[in-house]
Amino acid sequence: MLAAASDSSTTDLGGSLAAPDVPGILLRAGTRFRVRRGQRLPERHADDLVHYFVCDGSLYLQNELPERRRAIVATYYPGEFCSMLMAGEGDGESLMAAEAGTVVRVKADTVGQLASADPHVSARYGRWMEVRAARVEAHAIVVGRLTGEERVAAYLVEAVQMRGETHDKAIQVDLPFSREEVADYLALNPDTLSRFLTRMKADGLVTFLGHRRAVVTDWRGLLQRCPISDLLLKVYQR
Amino acid sequence: MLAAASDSSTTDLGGSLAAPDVPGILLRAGTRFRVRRGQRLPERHADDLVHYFVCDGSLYLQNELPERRRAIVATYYPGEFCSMLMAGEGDGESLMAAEAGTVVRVKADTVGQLASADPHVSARYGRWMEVRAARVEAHAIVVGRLTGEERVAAYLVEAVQMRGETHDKAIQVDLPFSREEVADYLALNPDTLSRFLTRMKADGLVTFLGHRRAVVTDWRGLLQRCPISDLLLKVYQR
DNA sequence: CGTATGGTTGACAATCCTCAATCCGGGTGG
DNA sequence: CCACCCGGATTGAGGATTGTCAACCATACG
Repeated sequence: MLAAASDSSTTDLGGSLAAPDVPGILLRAGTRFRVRRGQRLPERHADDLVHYFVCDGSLYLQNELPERRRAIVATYYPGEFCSMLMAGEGDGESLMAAEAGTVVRVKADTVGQLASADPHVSARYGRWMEVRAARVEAHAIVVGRLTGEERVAAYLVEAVQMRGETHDKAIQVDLPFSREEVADYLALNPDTLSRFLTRMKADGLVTFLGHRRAVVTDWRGLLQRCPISDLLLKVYQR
Repeated sequence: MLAAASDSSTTDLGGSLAAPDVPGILLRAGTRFRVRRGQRLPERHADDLVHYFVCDGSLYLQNELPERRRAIVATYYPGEFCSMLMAGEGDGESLMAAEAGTVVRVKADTVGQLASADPHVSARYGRWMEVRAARVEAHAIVVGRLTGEERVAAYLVEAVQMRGETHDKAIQVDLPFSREEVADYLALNPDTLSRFLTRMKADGLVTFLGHRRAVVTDWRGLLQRCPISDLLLKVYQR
């Protein structure tokens, strides 16, 4: 989203006019490497706090609580930047790869220096933090105030927005998450999630090709099942 | 939090060394006025998108859903900056005054111009967005993965951190929220919240002086009832 | 001191979770 | 190419937690 166009309804901090290649600047300052599914991305590399830029695949931020509870707080898609800002591994937080992909690791200090040297970088960084905050706010609404089925619909809306491909009248999405991960993202348990999915299959909203490839057969209906779909469409954009 | 010291464990974007009076710069660029309890702060003033700086009292960001559901997503305390970043009033979002106080309204464009002109402002803005994102992440964990009683403990921890006053061995807090607001903040309903509060009173953790003044009589015990108290202590700091 | 708003409490209903059994898909080896 | 196997996914029965609605109580105001 560092790479995305700015939304006209918000402040752009003056940085988006004739902006240089901000992501490129950051990427050249880091090291690229591959990650595999389930890999943990440490918050430090050789004593330095690091940030990660997603090139390919997707990452998520999780928080492990006592009694085998886990919260997945946010998902990061290609073009987006992620880091554990204030919480650390000591608080049970960790950044995980949801699937195989490539990321660029950049030292947090380097990002800070680039930002203070270049107002474009700084503006983009602030802007991305805004998007990130807005997404987590939406996510808090999802897990806090939506019913189980509404949450599942919300997840599918997000997934379609970020990864959907239109194949003649239907939309296909490769879900980056296993059922257990989706459940922890939606603050449901996997069994309950499964029940809602079968109900939605029966209602003709969605089908599956295998376990991870969803086929949305009624996009309109899906949007109607989620009370905050408008908000989600705003904050989740490629 | 624009006014707060930076946390050594995170990036400071190079802006906090010998920083000028960033809040002052922003405050002088806006207009100060009083708000009363329950007042709605519009996202625009004379067609311009605006941000609000909290001088006194507290604000909250709410999202109204169908069927009388409401989510309170974040609370903003004195010294903090708030705005509806990506969502708007059209999405059911609004910024509300939790209690009487004073705020400064600044045009979003002005903030953007100040930020692009002054790297200190920009850095502080980015930094505050980080804090804000981290708080909402913690809040998503609270409403998503904690039990009812754990959520109530989490709220009291936050309130004590931001507004607690130590009065010989006990900590007193003026809660900015009514029971209904606390409930919507914690994604509980008011009746259930009340039950947990009476249970915690019975357990000797907290007492009340009237409806809004809480007296925490067992701080240690309170922290133990909330699985993410360490995280909350980090992200909620005056 | 009386009234109104908001808070508390009880009985019951709905939702979601737990645990166990079963099923299926994706991989491996024959 | 097919049979097998393993891990993840689904399903069912029952229990726990939280929500709903109505009555009652207390606090904050006038």
